[in-house]
Amino acid sequence: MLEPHDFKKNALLSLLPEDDLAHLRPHLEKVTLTLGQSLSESGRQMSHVYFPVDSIVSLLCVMENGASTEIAVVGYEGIVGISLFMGGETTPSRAVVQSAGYAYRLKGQLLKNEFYRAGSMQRLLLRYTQALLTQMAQTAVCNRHHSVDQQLCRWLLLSLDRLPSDELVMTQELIANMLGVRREGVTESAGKLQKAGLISYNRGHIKVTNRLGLEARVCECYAVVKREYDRLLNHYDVM
Amino acid sequence: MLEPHDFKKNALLSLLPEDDLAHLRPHLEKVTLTLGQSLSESGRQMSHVYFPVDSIVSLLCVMENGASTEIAVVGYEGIVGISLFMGGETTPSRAVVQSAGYAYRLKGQLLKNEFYRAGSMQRLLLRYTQALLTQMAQTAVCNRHHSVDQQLCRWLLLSLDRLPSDELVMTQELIANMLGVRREGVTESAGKLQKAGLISYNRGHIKVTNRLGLEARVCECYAVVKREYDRLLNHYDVM
DNA sequence: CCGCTTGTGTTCGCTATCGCACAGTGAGCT
DNA sequence: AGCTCACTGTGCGATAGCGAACACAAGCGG
Repeated sequence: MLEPHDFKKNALLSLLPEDDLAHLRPHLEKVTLTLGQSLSESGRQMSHVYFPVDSIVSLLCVMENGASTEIAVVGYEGIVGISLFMGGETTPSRAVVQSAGYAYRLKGQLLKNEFYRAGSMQRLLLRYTQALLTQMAQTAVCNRHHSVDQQLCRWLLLSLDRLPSDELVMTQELIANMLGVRREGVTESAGKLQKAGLISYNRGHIKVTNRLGLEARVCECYAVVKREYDRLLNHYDVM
Repeated sequence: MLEPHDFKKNALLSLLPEDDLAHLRPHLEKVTLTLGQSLSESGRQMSHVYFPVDSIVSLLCVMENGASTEIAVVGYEGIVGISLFMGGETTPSRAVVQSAGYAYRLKGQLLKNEFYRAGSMQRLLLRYTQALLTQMAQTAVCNRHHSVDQQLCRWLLLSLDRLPSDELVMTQELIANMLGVRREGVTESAGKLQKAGLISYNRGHIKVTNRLGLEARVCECYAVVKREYDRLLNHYDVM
């Protein structure tokens, strides 16, 4: 079991001043998220919002023919369920657990109450939303202009940044679904990375052995997103 | 010259209750936006926000090598400059006028003041932002999975929805920049549409002659976005 | 230990799109 | 009227990614 105040491992909760946190603390509920679990279905209202701790959640756009693409990824730095406070209540996208782990959840109504107090929580969540927006925008560009190789690097780095270890539990098939490409394309790209000694993988387990090497290969999209998250959240000035 | 209260042709301003509007009305300034004009540069703070009336603004992600992709489009239904109230102040993307026309602008600080009163304006802008988010997400998917043909249809319909007439002043070269594809690709796709009798174009002027035909060819992305805008804004229930 | 399921590697032909080069052609300017 | 330049059409070869098919291999349950 993890120590108390574990929820501060979520960046948003940790950035919140004590006073504001006090309203929420009694209602934060620790839950386990399992690989593949869906936190939000297209068009369905969420009962809770989730603050991941060591889990990762993918936001996916699923099309009529079943093809999907990840439009953003949420980890310890964020929250799943922004449509609740944004006012739309639902979104057309799905939220699926991409890496199992813990998260804290909170009843949607409680989050809304806190949000509409128009205090620190509101400002924080809006800045986070803007960061998420940047991630989506950059994903759109990356989908258009960059090779599967580069996108795989971006995806690995984005995941790595949200994980406590350097190992991902993830099959090539699933990565392909996220990136919206063929599984064979991922096999090929991952093969290149392995040959180059940057990663080693093995039936659903990918270990990054040379992070700098990945950073050297990745397209600019990764850095743009990372810089924006840093700017908007790490340098967050409470009030 | 357009009639007074012209600014109500912007959906956001028109949805605002009179009381709230009263704060802003004296400060709304009508401006002309010219084709290609930039309203916002990457990383630069905007002095004003813009509420388009009959103009269209594209939000573009520009990469280091100069290649670009449109990530969303804003017309009479929206506002340019969401980063001001979202708290980030800047974005990594550019906002470029895609179709000349009028807009009302408002000093950034005034908008922020109104936003942080946490009244109707805030709720409205947040719902709009969520709609914008959906547009970006769907653009990302569309970039990944759909053909240039389909994307051109989507782009034409999105533009058409924001224009008072059925004619766009737009070269194939510019459309290519928006979609992030080659100019030749647009020439070819546009040729098909013309042959099919859906559009007729002529040196920078595109006229849509059969809108239903476009809707029959477009991918689902258009409908998803449109439905979400309708849901979030047209059915907007003030408070 | 066997056999099944799941994950990975590889091949082949196909298509959309790219990058480039160059040829028309219309609109507006002088 | 004639020029010029921006816009459009077209035709290459090159290539990345697709779709389908199949072989292999590793872990798992019985």
